[in-house]
Amino acid sequence: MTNPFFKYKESGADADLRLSVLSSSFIPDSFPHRSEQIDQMVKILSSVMRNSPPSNLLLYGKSGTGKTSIAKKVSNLLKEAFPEKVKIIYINCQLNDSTYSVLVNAANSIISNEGEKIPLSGWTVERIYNELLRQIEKSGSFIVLILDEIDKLARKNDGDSLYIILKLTDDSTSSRVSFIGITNYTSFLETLDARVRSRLNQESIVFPSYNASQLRDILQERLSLTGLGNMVEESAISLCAAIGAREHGDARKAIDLMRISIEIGVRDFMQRIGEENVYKARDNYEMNVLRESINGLPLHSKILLLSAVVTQDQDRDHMITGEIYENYKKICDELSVQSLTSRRIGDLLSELDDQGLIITVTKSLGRYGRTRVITVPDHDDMMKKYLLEDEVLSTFKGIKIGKQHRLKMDPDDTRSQSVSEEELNDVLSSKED
DNA sequence: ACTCCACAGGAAAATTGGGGTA
DNA sequence: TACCCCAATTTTCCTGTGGAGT
Repeated sequence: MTNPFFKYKESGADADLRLSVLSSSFIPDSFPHRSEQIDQMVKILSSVMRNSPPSNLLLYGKSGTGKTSIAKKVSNLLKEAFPEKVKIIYINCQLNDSTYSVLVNAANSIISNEGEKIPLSGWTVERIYNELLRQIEKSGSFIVLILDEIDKLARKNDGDSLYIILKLTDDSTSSRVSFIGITNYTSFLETLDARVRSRLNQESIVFPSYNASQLRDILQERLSLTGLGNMVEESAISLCAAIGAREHGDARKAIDLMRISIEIGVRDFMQRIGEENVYKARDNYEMNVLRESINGLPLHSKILLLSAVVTQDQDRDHMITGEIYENYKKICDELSVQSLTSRRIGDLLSELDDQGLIITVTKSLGRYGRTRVITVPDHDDMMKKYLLEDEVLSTFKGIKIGKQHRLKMDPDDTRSQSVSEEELNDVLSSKED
């Protein structure tokens, strides 16, 4: 028999390589519709030429507007121009959301000798701070510290974390440390206290959302880099752009969709990529997002979400905190996992809500107390499937839902517990911002 | 007008677990 | 090894609350 993989080898491997241009980690050389922001950034950072440290800088804009890519690109160019003079440190504050881990990561990226690296726990914050300071002085370079998703850090400890880190500028004797903060939230500054705000907001650059035609330009430019441009129909590009534009002008999403569309097409040996590929890609994309966010959940959040899913399947009228908690405990029993307290579960429910995995609406049920009414968005059982992929949850067989509460209401009653579609849409649209 | 449910969510204490020091 | 320091997580304790029922 002829090797069935050969046809994939011919058509696929090469395309995969070229598609890396469409991956989210790829940083292109040019950024259409962003020359203004780049110029501004270059101007501010160029002060190192005059041996004076750049002002601190804050980049605003929704996700997929190019903040991170451009910050990385411009700072790399700076380093390229002044390799001896400049050190760039990039830290994602979503992954490193404490004073401690930011300082450790910053220090460790300056320390070149493996053996001298600071352990990920154990030291006092003060000690790391001083060590970082020492390393900065020792290096003699300008340090540009990029804090991506800086809002995640600001929420910690009343903003003390950020205050301590920003103090590096003052405490380094030659004051050679500058910060570039990146955030999705325009109102971010208002949430900070004055001492942090004035330090951070010396300069700011706004990254407006892209519109559909700008997204089309971006897609076309990227496609030309892949060399696959002539394969993709104009209408497919427009559709990707339109979907990205609807999603607050998100270039990342538009580019991801383009990539997945092509991947799907290549896999099916299609010569042309059309709109139908994009629609498939969109479904695929959304399922992947769901799967990844579920995979990344801590164990108890997974069990809690499973409890919500199972409860909704069997007993739509009792989707309130107390009921979900009772069923959560049953599942914990079945899985031989020690359950958490209801207080903690309350916080986990809020987190799941923030991540969009469930929708909660705080409601007062009068005599029956004040609680959150919970809805699991419909994903055709995909949520349950992804949850059961977890090693611990995979042994889950099912639980009997017992009615704990006396909340059953008249189904005609508009005050019934289950959230109507209309209410759901209200909540969803109000959360979009 | 008043009561009282079933929580929400703030504050602080307790626990856990990594690492340092003697 | 025993003991200390620290951050993160979780529990304990608590006060607050919207509105159906009385």
